[in-house]
Amino acid sequence: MPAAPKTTDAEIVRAARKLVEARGHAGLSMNEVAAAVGIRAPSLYGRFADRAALLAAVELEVLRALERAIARVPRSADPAETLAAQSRAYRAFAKAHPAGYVLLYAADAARTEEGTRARAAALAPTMPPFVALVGEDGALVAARTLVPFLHGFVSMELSGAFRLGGGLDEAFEQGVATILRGLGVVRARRPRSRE
Amino acid sequence: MPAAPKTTDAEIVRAARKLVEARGHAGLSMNEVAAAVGIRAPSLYGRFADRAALLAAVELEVLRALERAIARVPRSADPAETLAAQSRAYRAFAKAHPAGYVLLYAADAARTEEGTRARAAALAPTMPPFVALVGEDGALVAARTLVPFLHGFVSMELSGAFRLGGGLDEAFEQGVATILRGLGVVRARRPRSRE
DNA sequence: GTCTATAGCTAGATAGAC
DNA sequence: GTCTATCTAGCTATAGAC
Repeated sequence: MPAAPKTTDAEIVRAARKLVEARGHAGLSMNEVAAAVGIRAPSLYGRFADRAALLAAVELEVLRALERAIARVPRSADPAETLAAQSRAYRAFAKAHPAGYVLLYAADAARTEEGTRARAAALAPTMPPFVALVGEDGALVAARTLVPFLHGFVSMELSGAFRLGGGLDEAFEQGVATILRGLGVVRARRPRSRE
Repeated sequence: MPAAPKTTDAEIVRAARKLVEARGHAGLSMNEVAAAVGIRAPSLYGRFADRAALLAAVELEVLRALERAIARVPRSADPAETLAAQSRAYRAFAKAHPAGYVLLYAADAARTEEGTRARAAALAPTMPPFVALVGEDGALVAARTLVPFLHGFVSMELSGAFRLGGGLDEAFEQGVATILRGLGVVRARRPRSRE
């Protein structure tokens, strides 16, 4: 009779995510993860191929949490206001889970097919308001502008790179507003002329 | 008579930067740096307090290189075009020195006074065109929008997070243009009314 | 300023028993 | 599925001689 399981994969990933949040993804050790769920490190290798596989699983869980956070945002009648609210939710998530957020964009992050799907799913709720604001044709450009801004802003914020006099909240709001304004101009001046 | 120097601080930093570029800042080891300049690891501690101090010196050198890359951009008569050109130079620098660029925004990066100064100096050449475009009052908002976009875009690009159909070059140009457009609206609609 | 030697630690991963 | 035991490897940093 084989040994009975002392834990589950889900519990391991949950513990690993907690450790990533506490020490950063570079500081995640198999030993600590094992200890956190009451087993020994070698036992982890029966469930996850190696450390990278475990980190990939953590990344997926973070992406799903981000997806929920954005999907939770109530939609306003004004698509620009919806996008602003979703932007705030994005920033709030990054600040609530800084190390997990950093993991999403780590250079050595796993680039699995499932991860790519989860990435797309996380931002999927922003597409309808983008389309409502600038049309099908403009939605891609719009997303390609706002999302990098959001990522850049929160990254700078998390790394302490901002040395701004004013408040960061206000800077964030003004940045989002500036971009939405820039997008609105496209709609106003070029209603449907693609050439 | 004390032992003669086999190398210089500058050469050590240069070698360390090269290693950072090759393996990422997390992979920088004192042993390898020492070997690269023909000495032994313990000798490094006579010149740099510890690994963090050496990394901070590398960070400074990267910032100075970024400063040169942006300062080199010729100014156009149109401030918006100047900003677009500076934006391209920023992105080109990040792509040419990806690991060094990542180091600039690493969560555990040194936050020294000298680093803060170097950070400000690197982006200083963008201020005149910002002022020319949106005035003294609007320049800060403008910088707070464009710079995060630039950082976010290149970060996503470097980490492979983009899963875009179209070309990244075009996406970048459109993003910059969208933001500059958004800023232009501010000037057009509120020429000088601050309240 | 550089060296040898080494302390002291931590890590990821595997073998083989149960 | 989990265990003990262990391998292999790397690292930062210090002590003390020259």
